[in-house]
Amino acid sequence: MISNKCKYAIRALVHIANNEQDDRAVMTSDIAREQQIPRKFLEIILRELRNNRILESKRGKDGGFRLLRAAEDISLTEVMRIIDGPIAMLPCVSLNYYRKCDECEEESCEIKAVFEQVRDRTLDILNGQTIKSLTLS
Amino acid sequence: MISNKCKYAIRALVHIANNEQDDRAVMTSDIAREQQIPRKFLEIILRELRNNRILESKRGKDGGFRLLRAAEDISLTEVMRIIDGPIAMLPCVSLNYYRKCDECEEESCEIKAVFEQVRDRTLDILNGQTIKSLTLS
DNA sequence: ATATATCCTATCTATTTAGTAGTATTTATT
DNA sequence: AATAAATACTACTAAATAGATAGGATATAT
Repeated sequence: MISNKCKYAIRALVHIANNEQDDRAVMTSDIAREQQIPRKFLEIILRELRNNRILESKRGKDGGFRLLRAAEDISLTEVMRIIDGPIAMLPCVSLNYYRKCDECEEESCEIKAVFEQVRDRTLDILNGQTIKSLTLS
Repeated sequence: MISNKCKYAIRALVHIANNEQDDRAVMTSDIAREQQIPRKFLEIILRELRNNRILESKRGKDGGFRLLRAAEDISLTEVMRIIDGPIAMLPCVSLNYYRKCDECEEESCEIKAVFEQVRDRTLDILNGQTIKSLTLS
């Protein structure tokens, strides 16, 4: 399962992509209201996305958030990894958060082989998805 | 991520499948030692698998656990759902543990559509795997 | 009777999840 | 310069989950 936080992050980014016009930033409070996300929690999420170079922010009056890159250049996997960490179902098959099994010999591990397949088919789908592909237009 | 508990469950079942001979039951302590799983924790797991009709148990001397069905009739998904619950990445796309989203219209939800694909490709792989297919032989 | 296995109830600690509260800082406008 | 309005930051909290452990009850082969 992906976390609620991650679902919020995706919805917030899609909302920003749908509402960026001219170069006006989108405010946390607008996203919170329209997407029904707790405002203070959303603040934390947006800041985290900014720290990871998905968003840029502007403080003070008329402040808010904008995508740092084009929506088609932000993949779903990138967002999911920032917010939730590994996508794989086992640490020993994770590409970005690999950790060794202590109990099994990995070369001959049948369980590992299965979850490598799951990882590959999952990434086939998720890598192809971007914030752009999730917008209305 | 699947839990450690679930990985233990799978390894324990594969161990039982590999070590069932004649009609001798396999003891918790043997599995615990050979698979390096904490014994008391493993007891809970095996009992849970028994309560869900994956295993049968025999108490007392010469007691232990046996598969209730043939190893090729126990799918990986069945075990995973018993121990960890849903396999899908979102409650609203889970086949066995469905829960409605409260914030989005499901018919038009782009996020849901993506994670339905992930679910289908994941189940394509996991439904094809059984305790038998994970054994040595 | 006894040794040995599962069964059951209760408990525990650490981590993660999902937030909330309050203050500091920055910026546009007047 | 003052003010209003936005993000930035620090700290805290409650509930759930993960990953176990402890101890006694019960069943069974010998």
